[in-house]
Amino acid sequence: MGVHLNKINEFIDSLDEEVTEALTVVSDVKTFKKGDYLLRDGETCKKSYFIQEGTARKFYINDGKEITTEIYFPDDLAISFSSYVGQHPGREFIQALTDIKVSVTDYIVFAALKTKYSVLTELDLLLTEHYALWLEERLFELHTLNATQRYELLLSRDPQIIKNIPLTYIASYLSISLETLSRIRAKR
Amino acid sequence: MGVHLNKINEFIDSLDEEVTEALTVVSDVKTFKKGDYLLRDGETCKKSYFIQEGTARKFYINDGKEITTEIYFPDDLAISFSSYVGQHPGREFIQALTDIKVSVTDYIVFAALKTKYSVLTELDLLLTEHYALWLEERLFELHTLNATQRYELLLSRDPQIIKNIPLTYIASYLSISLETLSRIRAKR
DNA sequence: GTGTTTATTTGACTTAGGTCAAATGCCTGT
DNA sequence: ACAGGCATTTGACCTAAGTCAAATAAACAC
Repeated sequence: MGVHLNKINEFIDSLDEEVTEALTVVSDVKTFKKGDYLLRDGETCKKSYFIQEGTARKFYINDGKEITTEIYFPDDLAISFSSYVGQHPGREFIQALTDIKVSVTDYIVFAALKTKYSVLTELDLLLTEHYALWLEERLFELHTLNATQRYELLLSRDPQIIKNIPLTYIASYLSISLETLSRIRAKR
Repeated sequence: MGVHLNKINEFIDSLDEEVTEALTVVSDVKTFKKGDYLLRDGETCKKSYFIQEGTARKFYINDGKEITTEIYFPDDLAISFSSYVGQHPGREFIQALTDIKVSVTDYIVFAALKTKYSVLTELDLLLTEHYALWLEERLFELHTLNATQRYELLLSRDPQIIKNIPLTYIASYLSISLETLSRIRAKR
């Protein structure tokens, strides 16, 4: 993961002035209040949100229960992937967990920019690869680690997560019930 | 899924003669015998394998047990994704389940071709998007469906899978123990 | 600050699916 | 056709984690 993120950063640093400038021009900085929805169930994800400040989450509802699938921190890119790449309505919500500041880029505008600067297709590829690697890793961890190990791993990667994020979201993100996670925590 | 696959096929059909020709030139048709390994644990995945005939699987070993993560049919592209994109040693095996015929393309050669024909970067992006969508779907199904539902879903998508693929691999692919899958089958 | 809502913990009980072991069925090579 | 080795089934038992319900604790609004 880390390796690939470095790749992405190096790649962005290597973009020439003109492309960087063009990207800045088409992106708007916006703010959302805690609890606000950036995207709802049934909508098409027409924008990407690059988180500058604050935290957010992505979730879907199954059987009346919210399943949190991703937790965003600064420098993360928040989109509902399937809705975004297919430009069709999706089942995911994106919600601010604190007041947040994001840089917003329109799908269509970015697509146009890719045809003008093909280096942006390479960037898109790197970002998509990064997401696929993240998904693979998540699948691997869910297969091979038990509830306690998944929680410990999350803590070791992101020690500050427990301070800021409500336990329900963390539990759901780890595919653990709230009660089980609470018991795991009681034992440390 | 289907939607995106159509996109990929349309895209490939729209490639111009020169690019298609160049792709053909750099790819070798090879055959493997049932049981042969196309890739092993600890090796770097330096080639992509486009399955033309037969079936194969990808797996890793955890705790001494084989976990099958993908089953390949004709027209599928077999790679160990993380090893391939990072060009570093990986933990996955790819193994022929029958005698197979594949079209083999070298990572480096394809990378070079992408710099020459940037339309191939777009193709790479589409393929990577497709893989990420597939991973998302898999994660979703593992979260929301129980063992029986996962098996029924697999059957409905791929009715011929039970005829050809040993049950152990199917069970592992569905994250079900062999015994539980056998009991599920006994009940229909 | 006080009451009200929301988050977290704790307890008692249930369950889907796993594990271990043995039996049976079914290929494959000679 | 038959022996030996895989593949699948069946049985008995176990366990990690889920569910439901009630008790605290923490956060928030007024």
